[in-house]
Amino acid sequence: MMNIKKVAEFAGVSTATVSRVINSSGPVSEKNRVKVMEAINVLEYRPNTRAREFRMNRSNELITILNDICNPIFAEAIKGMEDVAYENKYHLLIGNTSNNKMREQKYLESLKMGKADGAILITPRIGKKALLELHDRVPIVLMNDYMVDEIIPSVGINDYGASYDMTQYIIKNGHLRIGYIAGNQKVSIAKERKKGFEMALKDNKIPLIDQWVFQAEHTIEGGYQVMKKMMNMADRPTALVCYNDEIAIGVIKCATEEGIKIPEHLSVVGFDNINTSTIISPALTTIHQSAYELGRQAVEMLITLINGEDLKKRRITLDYQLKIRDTVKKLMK
Amino acid sequence: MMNIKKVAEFAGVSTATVSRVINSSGPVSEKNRVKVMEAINVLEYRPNTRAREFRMNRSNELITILNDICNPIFAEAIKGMEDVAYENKYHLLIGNTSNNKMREQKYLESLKMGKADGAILITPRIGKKALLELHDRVPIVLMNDYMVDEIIPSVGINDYGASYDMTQYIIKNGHLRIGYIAGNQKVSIAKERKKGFEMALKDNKIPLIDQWVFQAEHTIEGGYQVMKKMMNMADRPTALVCYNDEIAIGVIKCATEEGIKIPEHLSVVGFDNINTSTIISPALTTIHQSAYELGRQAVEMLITLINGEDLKKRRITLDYQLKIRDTVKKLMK
DNA sequence: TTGTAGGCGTTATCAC
DNA sequence: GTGATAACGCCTACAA
Repeated sequence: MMNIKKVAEFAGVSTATVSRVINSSGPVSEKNRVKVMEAINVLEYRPNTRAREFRMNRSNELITILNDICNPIFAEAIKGMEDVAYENKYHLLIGNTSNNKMREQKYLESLKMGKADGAILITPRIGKKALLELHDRVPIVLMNDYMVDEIIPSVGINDYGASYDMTQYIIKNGHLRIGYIAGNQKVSIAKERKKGFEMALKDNKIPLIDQWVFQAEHTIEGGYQVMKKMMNMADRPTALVCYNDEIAIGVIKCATEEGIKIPEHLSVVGFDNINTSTIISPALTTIHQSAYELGRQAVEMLITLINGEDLKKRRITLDYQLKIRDTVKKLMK
Repeated sequence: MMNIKKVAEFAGVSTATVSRVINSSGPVSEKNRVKVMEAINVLEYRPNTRAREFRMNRSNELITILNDICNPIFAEAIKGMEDVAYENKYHLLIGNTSNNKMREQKYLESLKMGKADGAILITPRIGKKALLELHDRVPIVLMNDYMVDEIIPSVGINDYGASYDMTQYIIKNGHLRIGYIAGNQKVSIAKERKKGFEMALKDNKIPLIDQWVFQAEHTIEGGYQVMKKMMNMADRPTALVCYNDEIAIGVIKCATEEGIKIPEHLSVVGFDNINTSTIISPALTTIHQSAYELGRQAVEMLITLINGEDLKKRRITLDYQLKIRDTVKKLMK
């Protein structure tokens, strides 16, 4: 195997000089620099990544631990992460948990063992205590989740506000009978979105009807099932706010099959603005957020942390946008 | 910093014994085993991943280099890869190139430097020569691409056959005026699919009309643009075979906007069976392939290679299925 | 500007 | 069953 020693011999210098040439880490005479470069070329020498990582005690790798890489919003976030990682000469590891707690634990464990220099955690299942302990050991940034006291750095949008605004928009369109399909309430953004919905109703003195508040898996199928159930109800809302676009799309799919016209018979809104939202018909009214940008910012924060620099903010909140399309009907008074 | 030496001291044994306990790599008396385990617990010792990787000269990491992680078909493939990697105690690195040649080169370079123990390459831009050279240095498996001589291991489906079958299906429905929207002809599966289309026409003695053969980006926008262009044509085909679902969806989107009814005025078919295909209306007739399974098999092959075992086959071809839905009209003779 | 040499934490060989 | 110890390849004081 080729190594720095052989290169040094070949070039007639010491390993220290070769190392200095490779890393531009110290003074080297032009003459020696050339000799070393030649030796490297002739011998086709490539520094051993693993020896380096070992010696420097850093892997130049980041890991993101998340539930489902196939969720388009996460896939986009990963793209953002990867772009910034690449720009900073980091590599990105994927820790896909498939919603499996055991698997998440394994990834967190290998993170603790120093597999990566830092991590982006998306909706982890671990408790606050364990999270804080992890935070003590290795740089982490939370995405789509945050600790109220902002101890652990995080990125996200104002989910509460966005949901509030969306509900407000529906109310302005004359709706008084509004239902909600919530996400998993263990996920903090799901809680926030639900709170935003509830608060908007409250501020407008519109009653919250318990039977019209559902919970669903964060998938098209999840929304489909809820709508199916709702078909059996004699008294239905005129509008339905959904935790995310997938759920909303499931609702629309089921409604269409059942002959319920959207938005004539039922208004539906989503959250996230995934690609499909513009493709279904009618096009879905939803909240746009840039998962890509969220991913970028998360890694930028993370690298700052790894470098031991100070964070300007421990919480980065990006903007969102109401995307008004065709799934909300304006009701006459 | 905690290390194996301190554990050994604490337990009153040698580092060799500690190592043997940790890795079950040799005989250890029960008494010593217990002492070592205790020491590990008390001292909260975790083996240093990087030292290990260095010593063993393997990273236990695989990398997949691909153009766009956000493409649902690739995201699914990655999920499959990650699952198998996880099952085999490997970690998966993502090398997203964003269609950037330079970036691809960088990833290939770090692969050569031993960053990962092996790689899954999806539609790389590198030539055959460079690919073979890479193949000599490090285990690789190709996905969605293959060398006709099967030197380099690969996974995929029979794209030629699938495209042929789909075209045949359209012909059986009475269509004689059939157009094609091709993908990037540098991508081998795009070539195969086009060939399948052409051969089906030929075998049925149906003329291939040059103006009806287009090329598009592999995106919704790409398909949209082609359809836009086709609107200006006086003489249009009655059916359009598309390289993939995204393109087909773009076509449908544009057609709908332009008042062209699908499939009444124009039949359209896709390829891949992405999620959205069942959501748009009308639901898209397409070819189903399991990208997830492709990803799984690719990594299984790769790990076999890394272990130095023999491959049963150098090319794995998975099945595909014609998904007949609502975008092809049966024409009366 | 250059070279010597120690050490990072682990595994694995070899002798006991 | 066990322990000393030599690698693995690199970087970086430190000395020259």
